[in-house]
Amino acid sequence: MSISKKLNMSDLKKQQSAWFSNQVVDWYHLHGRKTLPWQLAKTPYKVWVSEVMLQQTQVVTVIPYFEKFMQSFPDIIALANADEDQVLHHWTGLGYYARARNLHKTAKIVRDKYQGQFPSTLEEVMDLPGIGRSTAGAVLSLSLGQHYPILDGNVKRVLARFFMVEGWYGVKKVENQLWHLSEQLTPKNNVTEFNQAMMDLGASLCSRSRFDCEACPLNSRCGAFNAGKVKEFPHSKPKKAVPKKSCHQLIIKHNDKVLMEKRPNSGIWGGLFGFFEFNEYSELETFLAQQGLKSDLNEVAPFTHVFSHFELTINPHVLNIEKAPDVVNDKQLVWYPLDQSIEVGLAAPTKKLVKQITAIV
DNA sequence: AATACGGGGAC
DNA sequence: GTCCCAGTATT
Repeated sequence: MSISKKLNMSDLKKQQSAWFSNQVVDWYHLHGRKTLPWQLAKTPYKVWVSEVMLQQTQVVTVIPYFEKFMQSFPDIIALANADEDQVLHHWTGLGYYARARNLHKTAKIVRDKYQGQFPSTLEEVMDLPGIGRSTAGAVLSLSLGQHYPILDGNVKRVLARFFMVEGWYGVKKVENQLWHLSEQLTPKNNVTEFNQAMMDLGASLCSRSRFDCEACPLNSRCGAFNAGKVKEFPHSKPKKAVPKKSCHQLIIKHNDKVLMEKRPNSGIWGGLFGFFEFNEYSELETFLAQQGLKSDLNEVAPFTHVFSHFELTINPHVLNIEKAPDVVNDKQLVWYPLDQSIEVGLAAPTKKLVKQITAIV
């Protein structure tokens, strides 16, 4: 009895799985996206860059960044040979800047260790900086048709709704359940179409708030839909208070240039150029005294920049100086022209301040 | 397992 | 204002 029951269960699972993937693949041929910039003349390089940009950033935001990135770095060798600052420049405004530094690192590894050919086994790909299981699966399945599951935010949402998965998927146990489901459902045939379709479904018909279950190819067997609980899945992240921080930034200005320093790779805005930053105003004053600079400052209105994990109020202070120290050969310091004519990475608030200073002048 | 890491868009 | 998006690395 137990054996036949197991077989039945297994058959049932297979049947359900086949139904699911067929529905999804059929839907892809009718409604899936096939002409995104990284889907035309598809290569592992393009798919990889797009996947990394798409980690935590939505398609519409990514498209212009991707286009410009491909113009400047048409292949992985061009990317590997570029300066890190130039790569970060192309990331300005995208956020999560470690992604750009890891992208550059990986390009150099592929150039030096793999003769410029993107590796094609899951282990090798996952071993590259900035690539985890989902991104590795996406690159290998979307560009080479290899049979690997993916699990990004879109796939998580579709699966959490269809199977009414309880719990927030930031919890390891929940994420493991979702991975297991993705493994079970990913078909051996048409894996490229299936994975692309799952992401498209999650981004369109099965989006967080603007879902359209009537048009969904999975609605007849979707748990959340049939229970009238689509809004409740996936369960949302538990709330917690956002810490508030503040800092003072010193903008040293000489004619039409401002002095910036390269920030350390660890921490916020790693590897980007920015103004001198201090936790306390007294530290800024000490710095001015040490440098023999006058404390004849022009104040700029403070403003708050919001992150997902804290709020930062920036108090900018402008110091106009007449004689500029020469920092041409200093890798950590740069006189940044207000016309933004050099290619280094800037954080969004830094860019905003540059524009503001330019307008005042 | 928990935390760090951006920025923007939808509502 | 609140929520959360095509995740990964570090601790």
